[in-house]
Amino acid sequence: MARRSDHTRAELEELILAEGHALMAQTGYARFSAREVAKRIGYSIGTIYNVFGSLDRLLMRVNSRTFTLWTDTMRERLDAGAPDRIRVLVEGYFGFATANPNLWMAIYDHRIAPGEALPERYQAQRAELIGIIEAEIRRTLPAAHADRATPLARSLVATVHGHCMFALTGTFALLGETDPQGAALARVRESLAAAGG
Amino acid sequence: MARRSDHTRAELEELILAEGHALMAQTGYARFSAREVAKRIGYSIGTIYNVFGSLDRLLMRVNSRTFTLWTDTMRERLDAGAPDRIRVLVEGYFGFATANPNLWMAIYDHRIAPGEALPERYQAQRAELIGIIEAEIRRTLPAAHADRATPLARSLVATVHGHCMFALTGTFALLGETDPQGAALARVRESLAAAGG
DNA sequence: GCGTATAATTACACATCGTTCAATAAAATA
DNA sequence: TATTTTATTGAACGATGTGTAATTATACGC
Repeated sequence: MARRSDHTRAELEELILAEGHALMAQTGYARFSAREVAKRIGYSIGTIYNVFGSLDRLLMRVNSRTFTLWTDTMRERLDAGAPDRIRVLVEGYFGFATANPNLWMAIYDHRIAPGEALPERYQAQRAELIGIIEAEIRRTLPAAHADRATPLARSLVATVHGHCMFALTGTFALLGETDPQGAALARVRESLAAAGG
Repeated sequence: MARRSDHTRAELEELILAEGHALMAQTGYARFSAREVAKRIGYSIGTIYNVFGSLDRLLMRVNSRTFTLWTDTMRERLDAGAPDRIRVLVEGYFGFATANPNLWMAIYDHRIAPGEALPERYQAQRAELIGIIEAEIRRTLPAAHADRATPLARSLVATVHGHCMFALTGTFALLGETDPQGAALARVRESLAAAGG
């Protein structure tokens, strides 16, 4: 088995996380297992628990990594400089989810116990992605309606999210919808227009 | 243990289904277990498998029951005769999900293997709910845009679904949104207005 | 370099899960 | 009543998350 000298604690943490992320991408939330991660990196199951404490916390970290990746992707796409930035946002949302269905779905498959709040760090991640979107939406609104940007951003993310979820789970295919992304973009445009954008 | 004379096959099936539905409502998808259902009705785990074949099929049936309940609720609300029928639809969607969070979420937590299609019977259920919504949307559109009703219905269901999901999973609470239902209704209204409704 | 204290790692145990299936009990039939 | 058919059981299997005692490797003091 692996020796202490092989990795520092931080390196081991990163190793587990990277392999966990890969496993999640490959098998999805339902088939993810800490034991499988351990097997793949050549450590025993106990080590995973020594480093992460529980499956729950490992899942949080795996999903956190996905979220970072997602946010980075969104930023890169925006920075590419396409003129239609709203389209870039919607395509960024859909594009990441479609390219990484298991990773993206895992974010929403893993539920926190209703009582407890999401740890600060993860709340901040969520807020950051919303912040990027909100900034773009604010740009499209007239100054008189700037105060609408925050609630509208949340609501439009939910709109796109719903379309994205239906696309990935096959609900749209079942109903004969062939262009979920186009539908989402159309809805977003309509709401922005209604807000004076 | 229970004897054959206690129930006909159909009654036993109904007994399992009813108890399974109750368990799902109580504990949610993640904690649902066929063994627990067996324990609660006083049969052994083997009997569950004799009747339903697999956990997967039992889950389908439980979710199917939820879907029927949901559709009935929507129809009843519409039949109550409130003038603003679009509002009734959105409130029906939210109302059922909020009143039965575990049951409603289980519908979307239980995924079919990507290859296989949902059995005919369940496809029809889905189509029926969409049909009810589509009919109402068609009524709000001018005759010239009647052809938009079908894709618009699918898209607006996704819109409301996204808001509902964010509400139940706590995403909206995290972002400070206090009226997800109101936001969903506003988005629906904007899109209907854009279509000439 | 040796021995000890500290940290990392493992191996095992436990309870749970879905699933299968030979054995058993009950009912139906002849 | 004897026999066949059907219903039901519960033990077995492999896998899961999760603790913890035991073991091993490293670090440190001398």
